Amino acid sequence: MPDKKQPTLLLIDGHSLAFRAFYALPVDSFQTRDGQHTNAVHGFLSMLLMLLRNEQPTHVAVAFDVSRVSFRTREYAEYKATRGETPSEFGGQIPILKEALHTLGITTIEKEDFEADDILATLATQGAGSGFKVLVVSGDRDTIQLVTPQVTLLYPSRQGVSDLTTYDEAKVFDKYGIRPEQYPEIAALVGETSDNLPGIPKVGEKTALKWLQQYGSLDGILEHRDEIKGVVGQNLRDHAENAIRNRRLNALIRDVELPVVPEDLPRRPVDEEAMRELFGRLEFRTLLDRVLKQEGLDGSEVGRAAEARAAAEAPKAPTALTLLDDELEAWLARTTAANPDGLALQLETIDGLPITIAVATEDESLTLPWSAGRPGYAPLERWLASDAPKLMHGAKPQLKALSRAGLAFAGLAFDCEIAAWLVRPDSSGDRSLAKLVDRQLGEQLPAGDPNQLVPVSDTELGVSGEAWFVGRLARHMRDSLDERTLRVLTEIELPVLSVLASMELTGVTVSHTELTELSTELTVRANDIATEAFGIIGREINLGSPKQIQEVLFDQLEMPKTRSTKTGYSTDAGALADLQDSHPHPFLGLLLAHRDATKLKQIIESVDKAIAGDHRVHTTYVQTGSSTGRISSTDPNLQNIPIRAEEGRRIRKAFTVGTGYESLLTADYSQIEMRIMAHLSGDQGLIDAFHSGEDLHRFVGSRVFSVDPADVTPAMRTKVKAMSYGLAYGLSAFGLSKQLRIETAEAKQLMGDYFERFGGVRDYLRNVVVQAKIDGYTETIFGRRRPFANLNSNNRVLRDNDERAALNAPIQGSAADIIKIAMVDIAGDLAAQGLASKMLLQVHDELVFDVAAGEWDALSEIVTTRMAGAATLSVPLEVQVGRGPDWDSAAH
DNA sequence: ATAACCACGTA
DNA sequence: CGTACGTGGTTATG
Repeated sequence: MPDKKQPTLLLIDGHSLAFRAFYALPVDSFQTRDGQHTNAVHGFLSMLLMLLRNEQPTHVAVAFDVSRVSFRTREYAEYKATRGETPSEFGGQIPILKEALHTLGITTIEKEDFEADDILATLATQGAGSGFKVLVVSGDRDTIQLVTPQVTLLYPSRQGVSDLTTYDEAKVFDKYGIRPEQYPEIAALVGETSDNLPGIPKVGEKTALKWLQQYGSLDGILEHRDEIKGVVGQNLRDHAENAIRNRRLNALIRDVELPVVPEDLPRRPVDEEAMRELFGRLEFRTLLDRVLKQEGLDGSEVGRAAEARAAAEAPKAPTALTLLDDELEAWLARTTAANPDGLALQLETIDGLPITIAVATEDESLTLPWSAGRPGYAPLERWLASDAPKLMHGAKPQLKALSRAGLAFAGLAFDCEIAAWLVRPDSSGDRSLAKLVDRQLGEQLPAGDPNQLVPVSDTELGVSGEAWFVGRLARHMRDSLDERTLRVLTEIELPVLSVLASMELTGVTVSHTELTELSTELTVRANDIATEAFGIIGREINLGSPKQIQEVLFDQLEMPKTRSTKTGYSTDAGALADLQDSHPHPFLGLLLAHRDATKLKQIIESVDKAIAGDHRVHTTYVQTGSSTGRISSTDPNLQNIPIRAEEGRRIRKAFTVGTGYESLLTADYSQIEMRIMAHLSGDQGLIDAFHSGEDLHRFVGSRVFSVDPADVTPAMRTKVKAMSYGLAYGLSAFGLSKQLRIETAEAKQLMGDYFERFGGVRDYLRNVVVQAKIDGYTETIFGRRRPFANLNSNNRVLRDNDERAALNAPIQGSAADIIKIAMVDIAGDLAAQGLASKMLLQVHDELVFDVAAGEWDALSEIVTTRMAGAATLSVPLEVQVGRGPDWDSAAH
């Protein structure tokens, strides 16, 4: 026996174990937030980790069935034919399981026409032959035949997957009184119900074993079949072909041609990055910790050593140069000429002002500590202001810092963060420089020293090193972008990024006094309402607690249960309105009024807190904040300021024209999404509607209900309006009925009538999904893509969700493209004409401006022309403009 | 302290 | 059982 420890080969039947896990764990408790079932994956991985820890295998493989068809079904069509449909919640988990295994460095194998167990049999035989200790894990009893002194079977108990029974030769003999290779002979005689292989009638394990002991083998038994007495003897003679067929089918194939041999299956290192991403998506927190711990990746010695190795292997950033005056001028001139695609630019900022400015090429990096007015920096200032292309990552805050420092900027040619978002516009993705460098270049940014109290930058690289990475990353990413995405980046996103930066810097004036007055009023009202409500229910509760509200409604007042939520029953506005219908009660109205008042107070509070020293609120626009192409707004969110209720509009009153300006101008697209729908669908009826000059919903209503436009009642108009808007969201008849509070049948009828008249819309929507299923993504008019992963999923919830989002993405996304283009054009005109008016807010289909004295005519002309002309569709884009001293007054 | 959930404001 | 967001409160969990 050689000194070296014997290698252990772990072989697992993926399908059978995952299936066991599926039934062992409650499917409902293992679901991600978006509805992906994960119980089989979780159970399988849990078992796997246990095996890896306990058995310490050196080599691992997991085999899967390709389909339910194999040479066995060709030979005997009824093989496994009685097995029910695989539950749809299970099938979708297999690809995820495979992905998870790959991140864990484990090979998966499958082979057309063979079952997973044949693959196990082949590898087990080969492994045993070349000196491995082999462990086979399978839930199929046929694998008992594989057991030898070198091969052990681990068979899951009935309860689940974590409890495995070890079958070696002794255990097999203990349990069945036979040698492992005899097991299939017993099984052949007895038959296997689950495989739909009938055996010899009336012959069970006992009889089969007795015969086997007596005659030695199945062949022996069959030779002596005439000697066996009684009914079973007769049955044996009558059904011998069953046993022969069963024996043929239950023999596992030990020489399947595979692309690998056991020696090819050593455990590879865990792909921590990919695993974290996947486990995060699957919401496997404890499993993630288990893997990290077990694999020594949790900051332990082993993990740190690996990180250090990775860092050492990565290319090193060049040393930073510091140049001034003529030398700086010359360097910038030379490198700009030598790098027509651009130089990387990265700023270090403190309190929104530049501290260090770094410029990098592929092999050089220049760093200048910034201090205003140093004459030696003039060449850099000129370069920043020039059109010389700049490659950046997260440019917006940096451009703002430059602007604050009084530095002009132009020539933004790439932003890695934006590019990464265009490729994967998920809300969740981490698009930090470190992450992208890791994912795109496969290199690790040296991590900052966590012990350092005030880190110089996020990494120990410093800005100069970061700039160098930004440049390499930008070039790499740009080369990998498809043409249309690159165009969206350079023609829409990068130009609008600068516009957004100025809008944030400008801010919008908000009256603290107005807000305070309103807030005080609302506080009084909320208190009054609460007091009255407490009087009615006879006790004081927290009206902001859905849980306590539920106690009042469903226990104390014994109202009927509403729609159920994860933690109880809904108390949202819709549910309360339903209750008010069926069980009118003063508490309900008071609760709604209280929610109204407190919600408004919240919004006022968040806006008020954000008023800066210049009396203006400077929101942050998150350019990568949506999956459709829209921009989102935070700190505070100025895109959800109330407008519908009269009360809420008072908040808009507090958004006023800025000091030194003459009024506010608001401009919004009317029905832009329906116009895009008309354009994309080419539906002649809808196109006519927009050319008719008639009110859209009146026009559509007249067609749907076959009446004169003049005879469209308000009820009819409401219905078609809801239908029209719902269309772009993938609305169902059920949802429509719910919203309009009409019968499902009537909603169905309405949808039918609608599509009868506007068939082009239906065809278009249908086609969007079909095309997205083929391409894997949708596209806007301007080529913005949004990928979808679950359009072909077996999981209905996931699939339906993606289908609705796919319906909506081209419409919402095209509208986002259009207003962004308009913003860029307007900003261009303002600059070109030297106007002092400022763009302040963007609320998806609306823009708000501070109008400088005497500029109303010029500005409204620019805004109207540019917004209407941002795209040429088969219907006109209509823009409504308003003027007033505050946002509310300006809105009409 | 952090995360999940609910509710609700906008387009 | 209608898309896209952000905020803030409560509650459960660490």
